[in-house]
Amino acid sequence: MVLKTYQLVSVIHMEKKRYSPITITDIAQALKINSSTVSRALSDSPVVKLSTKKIIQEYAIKHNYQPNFAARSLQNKKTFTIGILLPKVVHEFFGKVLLGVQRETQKNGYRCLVFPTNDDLKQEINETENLLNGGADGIIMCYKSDGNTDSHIKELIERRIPLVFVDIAPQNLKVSKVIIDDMHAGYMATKHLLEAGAFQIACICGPRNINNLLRAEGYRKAINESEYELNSDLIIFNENLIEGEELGMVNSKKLLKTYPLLNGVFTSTDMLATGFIKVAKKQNLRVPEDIKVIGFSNWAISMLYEPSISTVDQPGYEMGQKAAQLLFSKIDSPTKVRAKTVIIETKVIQRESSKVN
Amino acid sequence: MVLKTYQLVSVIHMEKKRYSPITITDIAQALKINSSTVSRALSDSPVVKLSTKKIIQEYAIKHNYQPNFAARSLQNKKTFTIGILLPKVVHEFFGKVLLGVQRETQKNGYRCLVFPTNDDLKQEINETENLLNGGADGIIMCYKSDGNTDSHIKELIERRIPLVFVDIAPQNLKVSKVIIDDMHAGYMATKHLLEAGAFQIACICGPRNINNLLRAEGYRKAINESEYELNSDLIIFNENLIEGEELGMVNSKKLLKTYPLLNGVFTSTDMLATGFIKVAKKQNLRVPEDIKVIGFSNWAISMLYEPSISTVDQPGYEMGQKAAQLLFSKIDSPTKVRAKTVIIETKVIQRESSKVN
DNA sequence: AATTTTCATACAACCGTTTGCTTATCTGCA
DNA sequence: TGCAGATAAGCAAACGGTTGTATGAAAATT
Repeated sequence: MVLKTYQLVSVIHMEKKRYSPITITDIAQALKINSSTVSRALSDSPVVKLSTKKIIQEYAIKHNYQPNFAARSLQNKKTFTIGILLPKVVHEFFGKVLLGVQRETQKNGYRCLVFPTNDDLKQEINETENLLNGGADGIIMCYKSDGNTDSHIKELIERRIPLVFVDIAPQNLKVSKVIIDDMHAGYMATKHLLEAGAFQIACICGPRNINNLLRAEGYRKAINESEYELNSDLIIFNENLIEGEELGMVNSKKLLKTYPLLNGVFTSTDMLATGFIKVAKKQNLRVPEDIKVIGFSNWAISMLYEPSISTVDQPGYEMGQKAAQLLFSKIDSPTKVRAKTVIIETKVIQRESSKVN
Repeated sequence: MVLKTYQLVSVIHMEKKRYSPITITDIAQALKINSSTVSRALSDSPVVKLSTKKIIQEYAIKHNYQPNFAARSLQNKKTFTIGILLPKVVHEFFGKVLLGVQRETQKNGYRCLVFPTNDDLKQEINETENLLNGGADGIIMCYKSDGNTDSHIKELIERRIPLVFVDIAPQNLKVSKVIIDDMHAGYMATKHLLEAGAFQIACICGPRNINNLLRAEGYRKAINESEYELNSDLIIFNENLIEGEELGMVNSKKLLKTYPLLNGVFTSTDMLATGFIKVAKKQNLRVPEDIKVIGFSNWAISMLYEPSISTVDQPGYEMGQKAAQLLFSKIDSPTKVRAKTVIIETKVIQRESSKVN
């Protein structure tokens, strides 16, 4: 019994020992100065006498004063926090977007909440919504609306919550977005293959989403502008593409069987390019001598693969950075900035897989 | 002049239109009920009569009430936010750690702030410190102390801020951590090569950090236990290894020149393995027939490469998840949980690069 | 010397929620 | 009928920081 009491006391003692940060009120009491003066001194207000300001600031530094985040948020109605929603984080492109956003965010004295949703946006947006209600000053999203989520996004817009889309954006809503010109990128990639000497060129894409459809459209345009004829059978979409997966390879195999004279391939991802090259090699086709390949996104693997793979650089970092800049311009003057679209330049990166023979 | 005034009015009007979320006070006024009762009703307290509770809850739902994050934080001294500091986010392993942490965090009703620091921890920790002062309830870190940062970490510990390390942790401090057994993993990888028939085995590592030193130690142990003799010249560290970089390849080339009979290589990353295989191929060595290779981490590239590369799976997601669980147990009972080390199992994944001839 | 102006600081309300305590109402029991 | 006890709601302070206004003292003006 005695022991138990002793233990209890001990626990209480430990609890009390928990670190409690110094507050403005603490400083005020210690220095016998009103807290309002302390507050103004710490924000370097000109109305506080220089000498007292110094005393206060020195005391604050000495005792490692840090303003309380919550109190500040409550008063200023600003959280100095933004949220970023993206389908994946273990992903070179989205990872770069995240990094770009975070860096820019930090530069502006804000913090960055991540919400990877693995494409299960609907549920995610619900959870997120709560958090964003006074939990963040703005949102960056890497999402297309899929019908289900449209109303959620509309609600965010109606509430005038600063919102910027990256990479993918709902098409039927007026929103700010930072995107690339997928069609132009597809066009340039295909043109690159044509210039490298390929003339029977296939286009292997992931699922039939906006981005891929546009990239394929660019392919179409490039072929149509060339002296060769467009064959729509050479455009293949792989729905339900799973990472490192076989579907693209199966379809690649079929393609090579049907079109043995194929000498160029544009794929909508670098992953698809590696899969295609694997298949081609197994059929004793040499890349780039027999068949030239260009991927998309400039992932690390495209550089490391054998042969190294030509690709279209999709500057995720820059896109994230720009998106954050756009967001902050909205946060700073919420009524002035209208929906704005920023298009980030892509460029073809030539590597071994599309070398001229 | 008249126009200007008009514009100003217009701007003010728009400002006022800004969405302002409904508060407990609003509900209280509308329903002519005291705000304390509203608060209790919304937290489903038993002291509020069922009928009034219903009225309040229905009104709240109808008007889409969401509690103010800052106010709650201020009152409860809890932010329901944790921070994660990691060297990179565009990184398969750290990305997985982040994902694991975030998922677990979300499950617990918390939010997750990211701070990628690109190994510039010192500056980062300063910025972060401010944010964490009432800005988060706990921290997860993927960092070793480097001498400079030791005092910062010590300070966090002294302040009793719940803290868990992942993957890398300061060695001389009592901290909670979730790690793998690097030595055992290196031991298993080397043993795998021995079992596959290799007997002159090299060990190519990244920089001389704890993890790599331990992996090399595991290699040593495996060789020593075997019937073959250990040759320390076969252990190579590559300081200042940059992603997708040449240093590893240069050293690999040297190694193959000095030891042409080499028939096995254990590398401390999958990246180093791809580099080594590239070099080996150029010297007309076949993998795995002439030389067997095993990497480390199980990155996507190890599966996609040609040949696919055997590796040691480093379960980042699981590590992140476990770290978050540990952190929450600390947050929930800050005085009870002592420094705890959790070791996550790794396992060898056999692929083409170490196939038995 | 009397008054105004300037300057520095203090006071107090507020942001939105929570919570201990008080008050008011109603039920049951003597 | 009177009073203890239970029940329900209200009051007010608190969390920490900010900011409009008031107050006091010193400096400048007439």
